[in-house]
Amino acid sequence: MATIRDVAKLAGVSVATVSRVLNKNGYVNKDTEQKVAKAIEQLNYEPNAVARGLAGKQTGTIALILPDIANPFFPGIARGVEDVAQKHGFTVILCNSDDQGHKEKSYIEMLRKKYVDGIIFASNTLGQDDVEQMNKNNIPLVVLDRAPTSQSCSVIRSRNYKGAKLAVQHLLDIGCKKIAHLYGPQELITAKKRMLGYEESVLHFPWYTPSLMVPGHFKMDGGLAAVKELFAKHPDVDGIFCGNDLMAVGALKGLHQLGVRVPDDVALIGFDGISLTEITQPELSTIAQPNYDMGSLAAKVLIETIESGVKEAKLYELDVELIVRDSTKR
Amino acid sequence: MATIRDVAKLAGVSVATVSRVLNKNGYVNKDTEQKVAKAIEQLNYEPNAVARGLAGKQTGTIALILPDIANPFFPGIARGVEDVAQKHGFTVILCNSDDQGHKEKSYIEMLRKKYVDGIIFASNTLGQDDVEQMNKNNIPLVVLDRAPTSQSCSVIRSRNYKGAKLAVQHLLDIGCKKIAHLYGPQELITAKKRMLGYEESVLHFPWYTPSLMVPGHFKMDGGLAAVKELFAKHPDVDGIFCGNDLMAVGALKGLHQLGVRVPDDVALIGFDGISLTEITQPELSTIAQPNYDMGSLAAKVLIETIESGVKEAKLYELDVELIVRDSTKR
DNA sequence: ATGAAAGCGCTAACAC
DNA sequence: GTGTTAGCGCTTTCAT
Repeated sequence: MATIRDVAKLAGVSVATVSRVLNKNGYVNKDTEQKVAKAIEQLNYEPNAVARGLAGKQTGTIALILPDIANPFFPGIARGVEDVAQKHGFTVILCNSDDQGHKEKSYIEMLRKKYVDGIIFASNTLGQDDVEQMNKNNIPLVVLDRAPTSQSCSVIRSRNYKGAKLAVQHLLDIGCKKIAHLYGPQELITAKKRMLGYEESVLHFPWYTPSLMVPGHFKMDGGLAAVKELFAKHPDVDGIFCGNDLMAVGALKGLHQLGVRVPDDVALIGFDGISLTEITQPELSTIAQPNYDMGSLAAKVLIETIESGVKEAKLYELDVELIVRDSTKR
Repeated sequence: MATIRDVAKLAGVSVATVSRVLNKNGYVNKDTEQKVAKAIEQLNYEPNAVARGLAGKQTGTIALILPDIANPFFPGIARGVEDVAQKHGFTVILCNSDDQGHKEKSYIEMLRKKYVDGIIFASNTLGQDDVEQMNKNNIPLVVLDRAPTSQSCSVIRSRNYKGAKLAVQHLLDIGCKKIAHLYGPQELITAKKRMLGYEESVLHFPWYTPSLMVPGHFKMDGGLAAVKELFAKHPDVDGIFCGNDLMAVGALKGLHQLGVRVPDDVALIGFDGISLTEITQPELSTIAQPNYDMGSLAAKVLIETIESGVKEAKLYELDVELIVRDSTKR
């Protein structure tokens, strides 16, 4: 492979000049620029990204840390991130943290050593100390689905509270008389907000009681188990708002096993808008999050931060959308 | 951040010695090793990966190029790749090619500039010329689901032909009297082999006719459309082997719309073993590929090649498994 | 067993 | 406008 020196020699100029035309900075005569361009062309020269990285401390690489790419919630985000990264000439490193703090820390360590230009966190175990650490190391980060902190980092999330209210209102609208909620891990802000939205929507109804809220851990199995637990206590429930789609799918399975018909006996709605919801029978109503958009926005914000060098700590809230399908059609 | 020079100074040795203990190569006295270790500890020194990459031409990075991480077939593979990469201290760059040759080429270009140590291709548009190009550039690669070529690169795939025969045999075993096949794009070797397996299993039956094979493009919509086309011609079909699960899900939808009961009227089996198949009602029988394992094996083979420097071009065929669920239970 | 020094390929002061 | 040169932080001969 040709180096910048080869180009300089062939063009009869110095490496500095070549570097200038490469990076389009500094003054350079039109004519010499032409000569350099020709030399580059002739030698089929490609700048070496690693050398660039070492010299300039910028590698054109960002990392995406998420719990598990195999969880259907994340591929859409990943795709969004990668698309805009790619468009801006950045490359994306994928990291699966399994929501384990130590894995996350070791990734961060490794990424720092590799001079990644920035990190997107879609993981839930990122500690306050980690954020500080990154800030100290001056590496920009954007986090997904977390509360804004005092630290300087931008947050992207969707309107979970509003979405929950939308979901419950929809169930009320179609005539539900007793609505339950399957909720996720309360250390996740998303799960919390959704539960809050539910609670505040139903608190004033005479039928409301806290035992209408059952934990389902954001998982399919959890949803299945939860629905059984729920019906043992409240066989008269006629509407369920699930904190995420995975639990809704599990709930659907559970209801099926119990011989409860959806939507006739019980109307069911989830949250997230993953593609699984279009596959069940009946198809599931859901509150769709702009999954892909969250990823692409995160990348956009991060890359802007990287390229401008200005660290701002904004909060971006994306809108959610009620998608009505057969599971709530009466 | 401390550099190797700082460590050398503090330990009272030369940078060469520090480098030796870092890389555990060359001779170094036990005592000096201790001193160096202590200095490293004290300074909290971490070697700079970029500088290492520039000096040594090895970056500890591999790339995974696949059509689309949002396609449910790939996250499992990606997870498998990342897990073993991580275990070996490698980092994974994710690339979505959308099966477009030009995107793939531009990724390769970029990856080469970044000194990635190797590439895993799960993409279908990789040309023979690209492989040669990589070989010339001496960058190891492992490909998934492709025919072995004359070029030196290893291939990982699962037994598609055998899986197809397994599927058809299963349909025969449960008493199907007329079996159809929805097939995928014939430029994909996986689609081809599966069709071949079907054909050779049913060719000798009097009921067999080529119009029992209908294209479904490996997509959900395609499966849905295909099943309608199929039933227009062959309303007496009582078993369908779908070339992949996505089409099977679509087919299930289509059959539902046609008022055909599964499995009572028509038994349905897919191929791939993606998680969607556990979500439908009824759950879908399928031929499961060891998705995760294909990814982890690919990474293992690639990293071995990288670390040993020995390029072998082996073919690894992984076994598939018949998973019987309600869609073929009679 | 250890050190000096020449790169790896590029960027960016600084000088002209 | 262009060239010289000193890094970036590490690896790796080649001496000793």
